[in-house]
Amino acid sequence: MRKKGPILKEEYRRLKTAIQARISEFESLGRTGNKSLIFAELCFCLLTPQSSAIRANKAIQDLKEAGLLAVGRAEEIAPVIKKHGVRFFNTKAKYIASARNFDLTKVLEIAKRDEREAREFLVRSVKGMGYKEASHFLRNIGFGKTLAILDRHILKNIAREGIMKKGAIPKSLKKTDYLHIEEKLLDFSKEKKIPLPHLDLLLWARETGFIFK
DNA sequence: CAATGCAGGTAAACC
DNA sequence: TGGTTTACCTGCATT
Repeated sequence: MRKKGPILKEEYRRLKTAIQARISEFESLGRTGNKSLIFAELCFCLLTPQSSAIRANKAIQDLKEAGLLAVGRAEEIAPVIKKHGVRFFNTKAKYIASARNFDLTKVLEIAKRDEREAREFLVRSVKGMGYKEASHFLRNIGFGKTLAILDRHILKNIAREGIMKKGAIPKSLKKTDYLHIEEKLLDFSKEKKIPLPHLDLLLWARETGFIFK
């Protein structure tokens, strides 16, 4: 039994400084334009589905240190990420190897003028990226002011905050579902005067107990 | 100790 | 063609 309404704003006031600091890190990562770091962020997002974000992050660090992130074959990457408990390691190792062919420069250019178009480009071009992870990636490199990251935690909170009824949220989201729910969440963020990227970190922290990425 | 829940979903097969 | 189901896959915490 969690109270709702005013409590959200209270939580936001309490965490706002930390959230803002995190967003600033995302933005500076994007501004550096450092392809190696940005590619690592893309790979992090490829590892997170149904897996622990902390473990995915450690797995990426390990791959970097082993010199496998930029050049390793899928068969070499798989055991490393498996060691960290990342699920679907064979599939995801292939996604990473395949993602090296993706044009990061181009997506950065597109994102600067239209982040929604950049997301479409990612979903179309990067195997393993759907709307959720494409939005996640863009947010993590400083974009995504109007892009929702609709994962299980956020969807749960969308119901909890009364933004949508629980029954109106499908188990798995089609494109039209995603865009519709995203619009609802965007309306809510405007109404509460909490920027969408902040709202995401806030709701995610509410479920997991910490601010991450 | 066995059963269940949870971890920032997506692609491909199926009918 | 489009909606639904299944494969990917394991370790750790809680009940």
